[in-house]
Parts: sequence; structure tokens; C-alpha cells
Amino acid sequence: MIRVLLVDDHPVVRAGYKRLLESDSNIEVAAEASDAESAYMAFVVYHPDVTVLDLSMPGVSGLSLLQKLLMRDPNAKVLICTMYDSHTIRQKALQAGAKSFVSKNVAPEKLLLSIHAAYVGEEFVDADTLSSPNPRDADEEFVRIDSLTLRELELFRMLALGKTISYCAKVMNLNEKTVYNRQTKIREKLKVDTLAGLVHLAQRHNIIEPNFIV
Amino acid sequence: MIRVLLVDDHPVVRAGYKRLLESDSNIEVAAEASDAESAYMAFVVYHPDVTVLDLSMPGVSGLSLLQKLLMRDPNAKVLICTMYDSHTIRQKALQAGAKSFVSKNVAPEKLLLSIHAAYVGEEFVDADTLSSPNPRDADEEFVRIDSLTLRELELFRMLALGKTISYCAKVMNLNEKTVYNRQTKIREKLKVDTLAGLVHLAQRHNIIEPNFIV
DNA sequence: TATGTATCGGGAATAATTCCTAAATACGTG
DNA sequence: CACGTATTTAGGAATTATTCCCGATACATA
Repeated sequence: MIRVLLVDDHPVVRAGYKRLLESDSNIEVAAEASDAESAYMAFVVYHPDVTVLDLSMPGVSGLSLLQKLLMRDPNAKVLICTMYDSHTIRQKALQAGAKSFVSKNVAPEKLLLSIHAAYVGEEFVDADTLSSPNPRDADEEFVRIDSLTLRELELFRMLALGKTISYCAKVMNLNEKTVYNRQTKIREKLKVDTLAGLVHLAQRHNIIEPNFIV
Repeated sequence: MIRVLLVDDHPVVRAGYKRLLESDSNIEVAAEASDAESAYMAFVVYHPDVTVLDLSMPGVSGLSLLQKLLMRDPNAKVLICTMYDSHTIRQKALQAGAKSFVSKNVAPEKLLLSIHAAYVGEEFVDADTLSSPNPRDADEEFVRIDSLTLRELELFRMLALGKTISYCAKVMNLNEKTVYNRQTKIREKLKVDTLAGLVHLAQRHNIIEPNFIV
């Protein structure tokens, strides 16, 4: 029996996941969490075999949580499942130690497959996801985004979402000074000179959701 | 038996939904679709009792689809389920004829409940969703945007596009000081505290083009 | 062990932004 | 017409936000 910790901030989606996972008789959802803090707690308490982590959580990014989990247990099997089809995000996730990365666009069976793969220690990256990089990722912009470090990416995302410096500092546990300095560096790397420009860049790369207009 | 048409662009999420819905013995997923076109086809072919529609689809917006479905069958029971907690979107959805609106943040049981409600013809809007309107949303927002003077609106647009203060000053034939002062006023009126926030607001109101992905 | 890179922040200088005030123009209304 | 009101435009001074340069730590890796 593969015991899974399920992390996703939408109860409806989580409930769906749970049933999907449990349709596989070898998988059992041992615990669920809707945010980074409770996810970490659950991880510590339940020692899941595999953690299925949705990246698009409010507040602290899923990538930070990923790192914390790996800090706690370097052998943790964490599977990233996200709607962000961004090549950049995938890179960062794998580089940060995720065992698997699948987009919500894959066939459901692949999710199950990849959980099995993660369980036995195999790395699993969905072929479809890999072979079809976002066309926009191909240009220079991609290189630019890619040059961001993990922590910078995290801040980038929050800034693009409209968070204030002081809020970011609080949430990321940083001195405001650090946030200022880093923000400057991000804009330098990305060759953008306003915060508004960051938003557009972030949207083009699926770092944040497009602003859904009706 | 309530026959449901399930529309969501993420296969993984859709598979989860399906199992969630079918955990209710009175609900049967008669058909699924991942985009507007196939959803419309499926609607025509299967005549579902209730259509569960996720708004965040690539390409044509879910709301357009909603309208098409209602054009085809004015009595269609369409339930909007989305991760966008926006009051604005909800308003538009209901006004366009959706029978129900629930956020993915609600408890899963509520989704089932609302399907039953839609089936018997009741309108169902999740109380949680209703009682906690996002302050940035809806009518307020429109009032706020309306409160901008013509010249402010002009600047608002340029800022949201990512132009710098000095550029705006040059183009608008203003002293930078004036631009600074006006920018402050705009953010005050719009109750937004970062430039990034302005971008999102501008996009939601079609002041600037949304940065569409996919 | 060295070397490089990531992460974090301090201090001082600088630029950006606010806050308050005020003039010129426009516009509808008594 | 004269008056009140709103808009558009800036200036000076005060305040904040941001940069720039630097030091320290940690950690992987050649």
C-alpha cells in the first residue's frame, strides 16, 4: 500500500484527487493539506511514502515547501502536479529535488503511474510535458526567466501577484532590505524596469495565472 | 439518475471530479469535455441534466460557452465551478444564466449539493462564496474605475502597460512630479497598493489587453 | 581545500514618492 | 455674469523606497 500525502489548496480538487488516487487499489491517501504549514505538519506526523504537491498555493510557494520537506527527509518522494505548464517551474522543481513532475494536463493514469514510479524511487517526468515545451519558452525570454534562482522566482511570483514588499518580507521571512535588493536584481535579470512589466512577463510564462477576462 | 456533462481542461482534475461526482449514487457523468467546442458537441449529443463547467479554459472563455449552451437550450442547467473566487466573474456568470456558482474552495459536498439543486431547478450560490465577497471585486471595482478622471485613466493605462514615470511624463507632456502625484491618486482611488495590482485591475476591466496564455 | 554560487542583510547615498499647497482653466448653474 | 466646484497642473519640503557596495554564511563541487 502506497501511503500518500495530498496537498492542494482547493477542497473540491483535493477531494477529486483523493478519489482518483484511491481508484488505484495500491494507493491510499493517508493525509491531506491545503497549505504549506499544515502540509509540513502532516508530512512530519504521517511519514507518507509519496507526497503529491500542487504548486499553486496561496502564500508561500510550493517550491519552498518542497525544499522544507526535503530538508526534513532528503529521501522524501515528492511529486509535483500543477496546472502551470511552465518549463521554468518544472526545471526548478526537479532541480530542487522533486522526484516527479506532471502537469494537470496529463492523462489521469499517468498521475497514478508516476506515483508508483516515485514510490519505487524512479524519477518520472511526463514525456508529453517534456516534449512540448511552451512555445513561448523558446525565445530569449525563457533564458532570462531561467536565470532566476529559486528564491528569486518565488519573490518574482509574489511581486507579480501584486504583493507589497513588506508583505513579501513577512511571508518569506526576510528583511525588507533583502527583498528590496532582490527585487532590484530580479528586474535587472529580467530586463524589465517596472513592476508592471514583471506582471506581464510572469503571465506570459505561466508563473502566475493569466488574468481571466470575461 | 442525474446525468452530468463535465467540462474542465485538466484531465487529471476532470478525472478527480468524475470520481467525486460518482461517489454520489444519484449522479452519473454522462460525458466529459476539455474545451468549448467538444463541450458544445457533447451537450448537443448527450442532453445532460446538468452541465458542470470550469471557467478557466484556454481559448474561448467558459462564459461564452455558457451563453452558447443557453442559446441552444434556455432551460439548460449549468453549474459554474471555478478557482476564480472573483465576485465579478460570479456576477457575470449568474447574469449570463448560470444556475449555480461554486468556487473550488468550497467543501466537496457542496458541489454535490449544488448539482442536486441545479437538477431540480433551484438556483444555488454557495453561501461562503457570497458572504465573503472579495473587496476588490465587482460593482465596487466598477465604481472605482469610473471615479477616475479622463486624464487619470490615460495614465492608469500607460502605467498598467509597464511604462515608466518618465516615459509617461514625456508622452503626456507633463512634469514628472505631476505624474508621480497623479499615480498616487490613482492608486488611492483604486485602492491598490502596488503597480502590479494596477495591472491586474486594468486587465480585469479591459483597460489593457489581458495577457492570454496558450 | 579552493572556488563559485545562493542566500541574507547592513550602512550610506540617492532616487522615488508623498503631503501640502496653489494657480490656471473649464463648466454648469443660480 | 458671477459663483462654486472639479480638473489639471506643479513646486517645496518631508519622507520613504530603492540602490549600490559590501561582508558573512552556507553549500555544492571541481
